[in-house]
Amino acid sequence: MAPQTRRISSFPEVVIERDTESEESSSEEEEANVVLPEEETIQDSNNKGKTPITITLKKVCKVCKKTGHEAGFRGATYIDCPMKPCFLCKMPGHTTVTCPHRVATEYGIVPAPRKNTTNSLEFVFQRQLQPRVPPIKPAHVIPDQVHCAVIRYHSRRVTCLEFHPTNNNILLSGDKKGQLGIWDFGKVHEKTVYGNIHSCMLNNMKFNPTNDGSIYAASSDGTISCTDVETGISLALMNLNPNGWEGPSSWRMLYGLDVNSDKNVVLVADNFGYLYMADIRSNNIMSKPTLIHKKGTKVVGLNCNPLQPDLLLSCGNDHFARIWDIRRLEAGSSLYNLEHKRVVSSAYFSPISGSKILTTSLDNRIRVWDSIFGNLDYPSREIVHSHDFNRYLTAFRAEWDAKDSSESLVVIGRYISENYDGAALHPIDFVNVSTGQLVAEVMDPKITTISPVNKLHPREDILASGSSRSLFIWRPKKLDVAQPREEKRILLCGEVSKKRSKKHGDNGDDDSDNDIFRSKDNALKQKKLPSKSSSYSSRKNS
DNA sequence: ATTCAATGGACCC
DNA sequence: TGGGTCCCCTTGAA
Repeated sequence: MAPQTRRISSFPEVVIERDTESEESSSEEEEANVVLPEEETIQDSNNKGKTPITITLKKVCKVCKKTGHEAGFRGATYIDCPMKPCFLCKMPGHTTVTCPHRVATEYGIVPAPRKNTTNSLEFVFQRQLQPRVPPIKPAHVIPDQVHCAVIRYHSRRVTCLEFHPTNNNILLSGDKKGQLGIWDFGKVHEKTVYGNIHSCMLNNMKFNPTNDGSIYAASSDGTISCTDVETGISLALMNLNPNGWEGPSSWRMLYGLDVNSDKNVVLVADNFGYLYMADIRSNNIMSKPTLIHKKGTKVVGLNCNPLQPDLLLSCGNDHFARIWDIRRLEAGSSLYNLEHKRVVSSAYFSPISGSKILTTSLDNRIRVWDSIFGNLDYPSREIVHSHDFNRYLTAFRAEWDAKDSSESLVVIGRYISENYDGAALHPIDFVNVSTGQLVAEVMDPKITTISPVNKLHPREDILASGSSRSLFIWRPKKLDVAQPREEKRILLCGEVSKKRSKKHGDNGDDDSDNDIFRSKDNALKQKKLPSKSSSYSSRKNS
């Protein structure tokens, strides 16, 4: 015993890396080495024969494996690896923390034709010339009254959302497992889950324009379903894998889906680049599939023009969004090809006039084409925005606000987190795509997960979000009519408690115990947070 | 508290 | 064109 402990000091240390006079110097955190003493285990009587080892390690960055710095969370703030290009805008020479796009989101606006995204040196020098970026990013808006309803009934992550076309309180949700959820968020606890419609990922869905009681869905199981929302009775409109599983090279998955209301045709696209059409009334597949994207690549989005439904917008993994006239459809017959630097995860015509185009790409840019009648060679604007995570999460998609007559308001979830009073939160951003300005950020201190799936209500000031397996409905408690609608369309956020209480629904409950409709009582909220959050958890646990 | 795995695209050859 | 490998802020279960 005693000899052993004494031996520790005299025993030669096994040192990894260098630096032997570590003893006292290790207290300084800045650049000092991290010392991992093994003394406790060594002194343990069980390990009599073991030689005492002191391992001295230098800080090693987990990203670049170099020493002298460390990437990762420090508290709620993520420190980037300085050896890598900016995680947000992808340009070298700075990190996310100092990225000009993070300081002022409008900075991301690049008018076409692009200038300063092509040359990184020029980019860096431009920062020197323009060192004082005006701090126009709005402060977090914390209204005194908010609503946020939460429900969790999906067993896998949410992949898509759709509001009911006539019933204002119904939200439909699809998940990675293929389940279709129907939530009457007006009654909060009212929900239905249909689990046997699809066998895997439900990628996109759209209501039948001629019958708002039924919805079409495209799934990775290779089928289009048409489901009666009331009864859950579903029929398959198309099955691309009639012979079942014959290996990954032949298994076809359906991703993009839209309905041409003029022709009563459902359009879907698969993971091999092909477009299919099915007649709604006869349930027949029309014609043969057409290759609309690079062969073998996934077509993730389809969108029919609201005014001219024969105009089709598609996007996919071949880095293009493409415009088609479905009356003259054949491989290579696209009217325009909108080039992107990486995968295009969504592309939409503007909801009212149909003359703008909005795309989301994994190069961390939202792109806008102001007029389909103008020059489509370059986007009118590129807005830098963090949404490039492609693993484990549903792809982010910027979605129009159909209520905005100027067709400039867009919602999109944010991947990168913000240190918000000690909590790393992932806001949902409202962006004015005409100016690039970040109009609003929605977040709640108790929602610590990322919300990649977002949809704005077609008629009301309601935002629906899908975050992991949970669904959220956000709405302002009251609209300030005196304010111009463009200025503050949406009121947001919850209050922040420094002591982070539990996340929503992470205690394994499902359904009603998890449903939270909060801030009904403003007094409760304004007064003291602890009582509020405790009432929160007590409700959960009861 | 820590570990693990599911999983998709880029890039290399 | 295809297989192998790598990969910065995940999420939730073990």
